[in-house]
Amino acid sequence: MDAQTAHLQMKNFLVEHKVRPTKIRMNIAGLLFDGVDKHVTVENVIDLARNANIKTSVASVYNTLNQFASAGMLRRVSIVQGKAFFDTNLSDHHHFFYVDEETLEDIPAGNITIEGLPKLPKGRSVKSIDVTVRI
Amino acid sequence: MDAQTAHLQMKNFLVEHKVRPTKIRMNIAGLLFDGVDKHVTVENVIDLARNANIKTSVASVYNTLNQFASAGMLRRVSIVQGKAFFDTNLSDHHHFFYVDEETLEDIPAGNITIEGLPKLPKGRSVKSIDVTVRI
DNA sequence: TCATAAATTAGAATAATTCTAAAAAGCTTG
DNA sequence: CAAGCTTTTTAGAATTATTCTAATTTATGA
Repeated sequence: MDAQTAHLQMKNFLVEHKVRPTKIRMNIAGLLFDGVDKHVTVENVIDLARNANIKTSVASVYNTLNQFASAGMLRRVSIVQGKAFFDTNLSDHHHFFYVDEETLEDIPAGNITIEGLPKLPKGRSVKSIDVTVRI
Repeated sequence: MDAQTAHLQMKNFLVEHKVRPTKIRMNIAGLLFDGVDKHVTVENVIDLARNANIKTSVASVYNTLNQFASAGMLRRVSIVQGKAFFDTNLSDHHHFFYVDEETLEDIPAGNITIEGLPKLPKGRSVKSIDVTVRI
């Protein structure tokens, strides 16, 4: 696949999620969605952008990551107190959390079964189930 | 049980956890460990203290909650981005998280079984498993 | 009780994040 | 493709949760 095709695919990915494919969004998406699952912080993305010579601002990185998360292109993971992780793996899965390093590793959901959940309160439905294994 | 006995029991509870039973620690412990499981934020505790006419400071509430958590008297729950919950329920359990209200409800671990966890990386052991059901 | 160590506190400092309002970029229509 | 309108981007200020600092108060042990 050539660069132009890749660019078009990325554009489609954003449009499919109802996010306008502006320049910085495309650039940040390019850093995140490269086929390798990632868990990034805002700081990570700022560093990635700097290394890739992408000129942007802290506010834009926050805006963009929040928009991607609302659009369902990223999953926000709140495990570390006061610092957000964004997970590029959209498939159903869980996490090992390495407490000393404060890093995450995916556990495919396929492997895991959870049984014995109690009945939900009336009028509620499960939005998601997060399993975090601290190691 | 009379007030004096309750006070002595609370003192023992702190001492058993190697926390010196000073005045504000005893006071804050009194607010938290009343036999009813709770999920509190720092703000909650400050309000509780104010209502109970307990004179203390924001810093002391942070200090005390952090100490209780390190001592294993409270469990810190990081689900909401940027705001810590402290859980007085020390027994093994999980949580419903009401996303709209940003509140927690316990799910006794007894009911739940998790199967299919992959092998841990070498040299690691499970410190805890947190299941959060967002509803 | 005195001396020493630990705890408490007010307020400053920090860190992550959001807000603001102005400039830039993108879109739409003639 | 230019004008006008909307959305995005941005720098810096503001906010929020939390930690730090250093002075005061409280607790402990001889």
